[in-house]
Amino acid sequence: MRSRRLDYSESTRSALVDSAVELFTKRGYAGTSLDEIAKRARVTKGALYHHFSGKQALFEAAFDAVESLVFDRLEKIMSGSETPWERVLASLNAFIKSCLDPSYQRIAIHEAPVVMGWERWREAEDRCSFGLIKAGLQTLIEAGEIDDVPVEITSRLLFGALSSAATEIASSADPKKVGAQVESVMIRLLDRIRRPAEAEASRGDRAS
Amino acid sequence: MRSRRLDYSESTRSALVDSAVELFTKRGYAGTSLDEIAKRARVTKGALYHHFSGKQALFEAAFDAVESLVFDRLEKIMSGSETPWERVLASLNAFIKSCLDPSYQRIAIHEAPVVMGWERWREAEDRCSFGLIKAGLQTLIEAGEIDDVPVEITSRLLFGALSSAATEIASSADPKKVGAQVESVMIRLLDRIRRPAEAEASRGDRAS
DNA sequence: CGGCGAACATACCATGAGTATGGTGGGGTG
DNA sequence: CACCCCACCATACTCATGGTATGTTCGCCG
Repeated sequence: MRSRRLDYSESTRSALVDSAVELFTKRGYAGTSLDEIAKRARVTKGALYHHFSGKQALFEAAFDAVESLVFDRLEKIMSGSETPWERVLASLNAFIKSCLDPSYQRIAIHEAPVVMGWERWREAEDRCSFGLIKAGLQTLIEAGEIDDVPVEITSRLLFGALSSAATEIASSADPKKVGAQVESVMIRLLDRIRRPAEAEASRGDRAS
Repeated sequence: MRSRRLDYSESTRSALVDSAVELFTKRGYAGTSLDEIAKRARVTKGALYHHFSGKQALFEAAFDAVESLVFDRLEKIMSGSETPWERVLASLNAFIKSCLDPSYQRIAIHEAPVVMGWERWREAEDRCSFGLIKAGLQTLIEAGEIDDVPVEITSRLLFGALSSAATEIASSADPKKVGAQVESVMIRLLDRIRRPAEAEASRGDRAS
């Protein structure tokens, strides 16, 4: 029998995280006070410091929240049953869409490296969206779809490119259009490092 | 006749900027107090607030300082007399080298978007290193060296990829080696979108 | 040479992160 | 069923730091 107290506790905790995600997204880490976060969650700083060791810890909880959303979406796609090439294309599309979420942008992409420190951020990303990109690239290489590029470096380049482009997309006047452009350029780039000689098995999807 | 007072003033101002660059690089923007910066420049906060309107303004001065170093270096290369393709390759190499500078990394690449706000950072970058990358790409397209990709988006992707990779390089155990890998992958990517049919004029530089 | 104002120094205030301590009710124990 | 304990949270502080207001010096100009 789950305790009633635990329900309450869990509820206030998630309320704090939700509040943090919202305010960090709107005003950034430095521009948001703990009192504001607590007030929005209808508690006081005492409750906050009971659940989290400090502002950084709360930020990391908010980071985990927005990151897990993207991760779940991408993981579902990556474990799909299509060909590796299709899976990667679908993931690319999904990742670009995810980057349009203001919370993911500001918290996970922009502020996290600064607030958490680059080292911690890198470790976290290795287990999340970056890890999936790397895995996707690895799959493509193993399937012989693309050239045998260094996985670690190349996925780092891809991730950086996409993250950077994401901001461009989100802050543009016409996100849909710019998003499509980015996807187009990325596909062209990927298609370029694709091995034309091998990979006869997946020839069917070369529409253009 | 230049006034003696102006010399003094200029000297303390640059001392403050130097101090800011050093401390922001080591401990980051949030982790550095104005008293520290002033103390290191052997003045007090009063002098600091006489020259700069606040902490952000001082950061932007530090940003300009580290950015202009990179800009000057790249601009010299870009205005060289080799072929467009060679110029871009040389710039690529120089940019990767520049990214190894801890100050440029932390101040210009990582913290600037957060501290100055992404909008301001973007404007500043348009006039600096990013602007040069865009110009270089534009040159290549106009020279018919590579495909006619959307300049704005593609250079954004390239810049993001390189910035991201820069951190990876700098924090790796063997920066030289990883840097060479990045350069190699980038060249491969660029070479892939290179137009093999046209651009007969610059065929001579295809040594490899 | 008098004093004006730029170039600083000093003293102060306000905000917000973190801490120390007090209180309350759910739930386990005898 | 009574009791009390502790998780859970509130209140009241401290302290560091960005920013401000005011005082002080000294190079230059009339």
